[in-house]
Parts: sequence; structure tokens; C-alpha cells
Amino acid sequence: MGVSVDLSIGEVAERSGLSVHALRFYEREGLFANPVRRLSNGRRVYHEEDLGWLALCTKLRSSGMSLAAIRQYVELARQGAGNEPQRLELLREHEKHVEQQLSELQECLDVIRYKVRVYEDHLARGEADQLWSPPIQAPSQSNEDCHRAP
Amino acid sequence: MGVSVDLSIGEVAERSGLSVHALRFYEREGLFANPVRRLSNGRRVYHEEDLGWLALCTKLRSSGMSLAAIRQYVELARQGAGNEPQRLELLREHEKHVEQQLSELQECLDVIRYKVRVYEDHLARGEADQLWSPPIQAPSQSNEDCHRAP
DNA sequence: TATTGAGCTAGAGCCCACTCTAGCTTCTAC
DNA sequence: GTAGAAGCTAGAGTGGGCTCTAGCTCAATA
Repeated sequence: MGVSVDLSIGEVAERSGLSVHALRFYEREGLFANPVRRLSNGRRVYHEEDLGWLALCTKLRSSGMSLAAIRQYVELARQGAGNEPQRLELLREHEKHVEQQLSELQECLDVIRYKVRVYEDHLARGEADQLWSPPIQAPSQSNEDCHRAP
Repeated sequence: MGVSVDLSIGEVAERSGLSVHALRFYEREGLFANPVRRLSNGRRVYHEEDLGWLALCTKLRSSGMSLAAIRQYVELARQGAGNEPQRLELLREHEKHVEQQLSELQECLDVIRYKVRVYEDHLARGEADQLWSPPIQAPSQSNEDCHRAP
């Protein structure tokens, strides 16, 4: 890992993709795995490992984990060894949640693709037919309703 | 399609999964494909086809299409035949957007599963090893950073 | 020495998509 | 004729996750 290089908030912002505002906000919210140290002049100092944590954080966030849930996880981690089963539990919970999201999103995509196909067919036929009359075929049972919509 | 049965806002709420508040809100926002008619006493009347549209709407919404974008689409539809290419374009745009979301979400899931595996291995080994030291194997290049996080 | 740029804090503001409230009317059942 | 359920409008409130602002300090450069 080499020597731990000091990083400024600006550098961390650039490399993590988070804004300096967000970084300060995350700190206030107790979302850092390691406490953020300061220079004698009050400026924040970060290290490479913070970037690792922020990368994970960002994945958790963008898959819909709330800051509150992330805080819960990081607080366990900060307490040190011994609570790994709880941390694992939180991760597994979120894993399920993401799987759920994926399948819902896939269902949406099926409906959208169906719709796209209806419009494509309509246009290919030279607009000689009426749109949103008899459907070609449903993507699934539960999405039937979408047939009779614009 | 049978005779068009009149539906109250309560019935539509129950069958669409949207709240009565949301239905009134959608109407104000111009999100209905057909104008919502009223009984002589001022109450809203809906029909089966509105449920079809709301089902599609709900899919679009839950895949991240904004109400503004839905309005754009529905406004084209209300203008009648002739603008199908534009409607198709909007749908294709959203289709791309959803595909993007799916792949991002899948990437997140890969990271989370990796993390779960690390904790599982750790616990299986009887906690004799240190957590978040040498990683087993990365799920992908760009997620490397996540290794060195709790 | 003056300016510029980066950083600091506390706190206000924003956006979206609803959700809820207040105060009123109308329908249905008993 | 009275209670209760359902509906109506206008408008206020909510929540999460930032984002932005004001007013300040500090360090490096011209």
C-alpha cells in the first residue's frame, strides 16, 4: 500500500466523485469508517483507505442504501471485531433489496421494450393501423394493463 | 373490452396502487391520457382504460422517468396521430436510461456480493484472520477500491 | 503587499413527488 | 334526519440527500 499520502478534501472530492460539500456532510453524519483528522490549521486530511471506503459507500448509496443504513453498518465496523455477523446481516439484507430492485427494473424494461416494439411496428406499417388497439403480445401477465395505453 | 364501467377515485386508487391524493395530483399535473370527467356532483369518473395508462405510468415512474418526461409523452399522445416518431424517441431514450440503471445496479450487486463473501469467509475461518486485509478477488477492475473498506 | 484559491463553519435552501390538512359537500344506510 | 364514508379544493408540509451561501482564515504567488 505504500506510504499513506495525505489528501486534501479537494483531491478526495475529485477522486471519489463526491463534492466537497458531500464529504463534509458525510463526516457530520458519521459516515466515515475512520475519523477524519485535521491539520493544525483545521483542514481535513484524508488517506487512500478513505477512498476505498467512499467507493464502497458510493456503490451502497447508488443501489439505494440510505445514509442511515450505511451509518449503522459503519458504526458496527468502528466498534471493532466481534460484530461481523451483524455486519454481514446488513449486507445480506441490502443484497436482497438490490436483487428486488433489479427484477423490478427488468420488469419495467420489458414493458418499455414492448411499447417500443408496438410503436416500431406501427410506423413500419406506414401508420395504416391504429395505435393502441389490439396488442401483439404481453411481456407478462401482470403487465397486461399497459396494452391499452398510449 | 365490454361496456365502459364508471370507476370512482377510490376504486382507481385501490386498483392502481396509487393514492387518491396522487391521482388528483397527477390530474393537476396533466398526466392523464384522457381528460378526467366529472359527475354532476363534481366527483371524478374514471374508466378501465385509465387503469391501463396508470399501469404504464407506474412502470415508467418506478423506472425513474420523471413526471415532466411522462407529461411530455402524454402531451404528444393527446395531440393525436402524426407524432409517433417523437413518442417512440422518448420511449427509446428512457429504454436506454433503464438499461444504464440496470447495469449500474448489477455492478453494485457484484460489489455487495463480493463483500458478503469476504465476511462469510472470515466467519467460516473462525475469525482467526483479520478482516479487510488482503482481498480474495475483485469483482471488477473499477471496483478495486472497495477492497480496503470495512 | 495584495490577490487568488482552497478550506473552514453554521445554517439556509432546494428538488421532487407526493402526502396531509382544513373545511366543506354529497351520498348511503339506518 | 342523522351518522359516517367518500369526495371536493386549495394549499401547506415532508423527507432525503445533498447544494449553496455568507463570512471568515490561511498559504502561496506576483
